[in-house]
Amino acid sequence: MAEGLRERKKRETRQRISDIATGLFLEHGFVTVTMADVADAADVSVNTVYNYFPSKEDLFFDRSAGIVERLGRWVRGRGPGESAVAAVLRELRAEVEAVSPHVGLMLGYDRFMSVIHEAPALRSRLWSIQQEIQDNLEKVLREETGAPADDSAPTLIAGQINWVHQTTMAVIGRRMLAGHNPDEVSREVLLLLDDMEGLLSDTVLNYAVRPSA
Amino acid sequence: MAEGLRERKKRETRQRISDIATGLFLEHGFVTVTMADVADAADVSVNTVYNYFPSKEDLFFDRSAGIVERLGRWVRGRGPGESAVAAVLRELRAEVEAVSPHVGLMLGYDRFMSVIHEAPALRSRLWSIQQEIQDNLEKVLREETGAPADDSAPTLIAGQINWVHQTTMAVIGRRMLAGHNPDEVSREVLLLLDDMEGLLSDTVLNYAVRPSA
DNA sequence: CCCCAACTTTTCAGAGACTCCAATGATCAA
DNA sequence: TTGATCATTGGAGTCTCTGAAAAGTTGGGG
Repeated sequence: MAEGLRERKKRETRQRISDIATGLFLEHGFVTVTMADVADAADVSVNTVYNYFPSKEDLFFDRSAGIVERLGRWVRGRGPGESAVAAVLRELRAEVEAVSPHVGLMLGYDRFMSVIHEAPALRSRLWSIQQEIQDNLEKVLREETGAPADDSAPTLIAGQINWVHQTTMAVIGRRMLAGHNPDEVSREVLLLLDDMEGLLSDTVLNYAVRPSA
Repeated sequence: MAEGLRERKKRETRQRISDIATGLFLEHGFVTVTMADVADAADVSVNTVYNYFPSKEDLFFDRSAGIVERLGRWVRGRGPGESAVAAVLRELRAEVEAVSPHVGLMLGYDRFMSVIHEAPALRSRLWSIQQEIQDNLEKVLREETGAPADDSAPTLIAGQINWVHQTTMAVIGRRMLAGHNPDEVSREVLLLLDDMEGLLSDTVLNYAVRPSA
């Protein structure tokens, strides 16, 4: 391996730019902070910023990398006798109950949400990420079940699971934005998860059950 | 009433700009056509285009105005003894069976989809519209059921109905983009609608049933 | 130790979306 | 006809993002 000096410096500059940028965004909002501001604050040229981040939105969402594979990962990790939806509900409940920052249950998340809320470009990007999550999930479902390409079930089930995940995250975002504290929101969302499970049909609840052998 | 000359001319210029723009977009794609191109072709200044359309994306999606209220309208128009989801499914089946342009079942829709497909800005705007549809639907559900503000049921049901609508439109878009003809896609999608109805729980299927007089 | 090749960063130039403002000219109401 | 309203226009300017070329840095081979 032996990571060279060059590699390390690259990683460091990238990280520095990202950190400084999110700092500026959280303090002043997304639109008011220009790429030139970020570059100046990071003591780097504008094009260097663009060298690491394809767009201003990417700069903002750099922290949330790895979210795209989350649902797929949870489904792949389902236990014996457990269905795809059951696994997602279980993981989601665990995160919510633990008041985990991974689902936005943390102090200061309201500021994060507020910046997104008032910047259309960021909301768009957020939906684009959610779309990626669902596409990734559908792919995983096809792999796990070995469904033929013309079978629409994986598409539909992925949509249902995505509904659970998306509304959970949306409600958390809204409640945090409204100024409630993480513990309170955690309790509310646990009830919400029960409601959502109650609205799922048995077919959905039993899709892609892992054999218990 | 008596619409004055000024009003008429305004409407005409707006329409002319929109028509010419969509023509250019369909022929050359979204990114390659600049606002200056549109303005030139419409024999108007760039600022006049911005006077009517706040952004380039609005110019493209001008035709699809009225889509936002569609689901809400369908739910409001449900018959006696019919639930919200049932009404949406009925209307959707009618449109699909009639091979209606309202749901994209028409010659040339593949070109439209293709332009959207290769322009991230347009895909973002499409998601933003879908979000508006769901928000509008949730509002209608609250009005129709008189549910208190802290009741999460309208949110959840709106999400389920939106799932039906959105996957329907997405599948139509994908199939048309893949080059299939409208009649063929119509038949496929009718089967898909049956599948989706089968995945809905009874609670969802019976939400907001209109009393039979 | 030095030099070369590869890579990174910077500088420079520019396209294009979008905004703000002041000026112009057509339409309207009286 | 006159004065007010409003669509339209041109121009200057900001900001995101792209591309090419110049300048600087780093690692390896002689």
